[in-house]
Amino acid sequence: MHPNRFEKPAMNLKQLSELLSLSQTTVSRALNGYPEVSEATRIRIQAAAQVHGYAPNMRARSLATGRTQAIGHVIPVSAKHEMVNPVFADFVAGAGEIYSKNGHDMLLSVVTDDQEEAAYRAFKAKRNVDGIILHGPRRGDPRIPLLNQIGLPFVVHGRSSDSTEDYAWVDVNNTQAFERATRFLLDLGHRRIALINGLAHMDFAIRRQCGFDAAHADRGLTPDPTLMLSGEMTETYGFEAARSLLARPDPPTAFLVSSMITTIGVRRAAEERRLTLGRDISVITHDDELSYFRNGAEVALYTATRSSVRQAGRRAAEVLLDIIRGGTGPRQVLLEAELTLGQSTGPAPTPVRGRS
Amino acid sequence: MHPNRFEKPAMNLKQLSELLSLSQTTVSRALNGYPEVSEATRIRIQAAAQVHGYAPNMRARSLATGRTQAIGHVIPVSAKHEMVNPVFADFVAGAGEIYSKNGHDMLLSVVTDDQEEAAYRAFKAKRNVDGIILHGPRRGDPRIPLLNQIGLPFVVHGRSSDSTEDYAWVDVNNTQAFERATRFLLDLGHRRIALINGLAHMDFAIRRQCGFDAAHADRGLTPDPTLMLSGEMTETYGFEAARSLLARPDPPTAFLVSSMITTIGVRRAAEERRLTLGRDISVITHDDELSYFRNGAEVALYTATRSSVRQAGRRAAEVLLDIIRGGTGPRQVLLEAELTLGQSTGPAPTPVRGRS
DNA sequence: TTGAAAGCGATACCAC
DNA sequence: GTGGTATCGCTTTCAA
Repeated sequence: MHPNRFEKPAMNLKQLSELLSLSQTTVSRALNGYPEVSEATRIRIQAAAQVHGYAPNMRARSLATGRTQAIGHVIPVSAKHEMVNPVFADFVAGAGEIYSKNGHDMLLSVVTDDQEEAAYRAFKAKRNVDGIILHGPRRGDPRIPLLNQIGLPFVVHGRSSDSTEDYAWVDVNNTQAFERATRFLLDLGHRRIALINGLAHMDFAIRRQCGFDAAHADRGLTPDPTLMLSGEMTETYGFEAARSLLARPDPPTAFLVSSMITTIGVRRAAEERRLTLGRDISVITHDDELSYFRNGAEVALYTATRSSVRQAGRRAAEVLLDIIRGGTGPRQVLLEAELTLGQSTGPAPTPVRGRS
Repeated sequence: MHPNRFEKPAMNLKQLSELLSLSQTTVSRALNGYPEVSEATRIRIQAAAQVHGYAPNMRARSLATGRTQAIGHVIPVSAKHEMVNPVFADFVAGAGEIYSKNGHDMLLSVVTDDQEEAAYRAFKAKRNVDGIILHGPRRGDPRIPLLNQIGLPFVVHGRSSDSTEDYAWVDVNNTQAFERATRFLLDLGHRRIALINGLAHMDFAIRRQCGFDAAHADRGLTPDPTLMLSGEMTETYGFEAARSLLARPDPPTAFLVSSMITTIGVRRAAEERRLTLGRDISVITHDDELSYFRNGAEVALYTATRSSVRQAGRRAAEVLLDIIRGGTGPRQVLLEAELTLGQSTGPAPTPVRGRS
């Protein structure tokens, strides 16, 4: 049994007001910064609140005001792999910062993807959030019209290609980032670049693919479709994808990978073939926290996640709070991806064969 | 402006009861499964609730009952590095599963470590959670007596060495896991094993250190203290730690690393020296999702995180809900770490020098 | 500038 | 079995 389970409950407005021989009204007004209370009583009240550790009961307040002062995040986990997208942690951390600053709570709802719709409806019906952040949008994502219909303010982390809906979003420029990364590899002389991407219906994967294609088109090249793979971004997937590609008679000379976790698997597959990164093979990864260069910049790291995802979280939270307050700020925010690439000073890579 | 901001609000108990020409009392009772309502009216009421999409307003309910049906998680982010511990995502996912099943909400509070105490007090004062999960316990963690004093039920994810408090916890057996991993490397013939560990005051790091020491002691060996490093588990840290160790005249022949992210840096340092993993050097990492073997098991992966952290999250949530309900289940749970190690069939490694 | 009183939307006690 | 009503702790008119 917990030792202090039945500790005296925290003080409430009535008790505080009686203590001060004032009405609840006055105390409430003083604490909420209403102008019509005299400065003298205000500081007296604030001091008393401080001393007795008074804080308003949020449930009661939100019942009275109709606002909940809380934002909901629905975190979808793949029913198959029980996988949590690792960017959530950083995004949520960024958003959480903003919520804290503005006195909002963050509600997380972890659901398998088949129960997501129910989760949104529940948020609405139970009335415990003022707004929602939508994670992991897909092509023509049905959740967007659903949320518009439900009538709960929301902001999408990412966008949804092919959607005709009007909605607020915060996204990083995936297309441009992957276009630049691809161009960098092309400049190094690579002609067989593998793209290991997220699931094909995920919007971010679609946009990264676009950038990949655009860079090739820009050079009058057509990427080999058999070098472009999509899957759930696990280490295992990266290992198996890279392994099969490296086993081909015409293996790629470079990899562009959509996730740091997956990159670990790709590297492992390269190691298995005794390929030395930066000499025999180049790997560029998304979602990393630092950049480094080796051998005249043959290996570069595309830096995006940790800080920029966090930044996206902050911006999304700001946009949502503004919407809830009926503000007039921007509703669509495109963040440039942080991108650090080395100069192509090294010699052009030569295709290598795996040496079994 | 959001198109549906002023959508009609969801139905409430009063409306539903009027619709059915019944009292609010009866409707409430029927929906909450009280026995004294006739089966006929119960199904009529349930059907109506279903049709009209009625769900109780949680704020009102919790005001009336005194229970909030919500659990708070305080996520500390390092003020210095703005780092989110990557295990949170998986832990929170596991806990979230259990909360959903039990109709509880999860409240996340993201705070820099200097504001943690305030966050706990706020949870108590604002009365918006029934209980708390404490993350990232340290040696003699002051938050544990604080929470006991505050009087909010809580469960610690991990333990706190040197704490004399009585508290509930769910932990994985870090000591045993690292003892076994170390013994595995010793069996392979390694005598200079580096330990790259988390910050020295973190409880998990202390226990892993113990296991490392115990395995050595078991063989009558004493680990070289200069091979044991502690720091915040970033990739950069792993890179720099491994780099400096490999630059020594007597470099380690194996690494035992406390985090997958950090391992990426260690591998990078090994690559820089043109060391081939599993041939020139062995690396065992914590926090990974799969195990693999190379060259007669010289490289093994210590599998722990993704699934076992998630499992810890589930268990912790169960323990906490039980405490809140005044149940009599276990209050301390020690989970065995999932651990897969290869047999040491390969030849004993020979110490290598970094070249260049 | 301050206070009394009416909600907000549920639960739960007490009659019938 | 069913219904009236006080209650939870706050905000917010409306009066004074």
